[in-house]
Amino acid sequence: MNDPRSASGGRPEADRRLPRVFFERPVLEVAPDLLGRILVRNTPLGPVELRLTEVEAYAGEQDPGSHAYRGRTGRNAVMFGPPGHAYVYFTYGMWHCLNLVCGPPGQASGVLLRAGEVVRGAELCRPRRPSARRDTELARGPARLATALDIDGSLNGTDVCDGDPGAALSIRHGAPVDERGVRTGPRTGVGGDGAEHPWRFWIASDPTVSPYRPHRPRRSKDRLDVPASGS
DNA sequence: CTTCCGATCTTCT
DNA sequence: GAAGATCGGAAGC
Repeated sequence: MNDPRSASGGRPEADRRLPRVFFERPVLEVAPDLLGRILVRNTPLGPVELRLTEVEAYAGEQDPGSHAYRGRTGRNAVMFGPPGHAYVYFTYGMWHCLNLVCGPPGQASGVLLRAGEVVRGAELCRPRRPSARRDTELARGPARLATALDIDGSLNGTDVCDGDPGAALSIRHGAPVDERGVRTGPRTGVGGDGAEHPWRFWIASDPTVSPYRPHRPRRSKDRLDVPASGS
């Protein structure tokens, strides 16, 4: 009765996909529960599998750090849709980042997937991440993760609970991390009123977790210090 | 190791 | 016009 395969049609528990109900819970439950799960990305060249080691929770319209804070826009529309879908956004003019929509429908909350360990398909990732000196750096950061897994805006809105075995994105059950192995802290790069919450979750002592970077407002471009004298 | 800063585009003021 | 859920290179310690 304790055979993990008995309830899943002969598949080991770890190979089962996370069902939509997994994502229908409050974001602060879903986020740490994603650690140790396997993100499966079926690229045109083959599958890449990533063991998630670092995530951040974004709690909808009440969260000053969230893209949903100022209500629905063209960019964040997917966050206001059903859970279990990918919200991919383009940032800093260069990069993409991947979130999973979760919580009850309409809450516009989501989990930013910040880092992971490539456990399959690293040979497909390396050419996309030439600056990575070691495989632990392939997906060590949210934009690096998206780059390594060939994730861009064309995947925005993708249903990660789709039953199709060839779906572009899905999440396998994997080996969830015991809460004693989870660390929490402030979210990377989030400033203002959203900075106080310890809504970043990572696996303790994992080399693929990204370095913490505190929020730093950019100096305005044309702010020149006026010389003390005119010549 | 750390700090600084440019690249480049979307969104909001 | 300014800031932003970032990154990589350069320079300093």
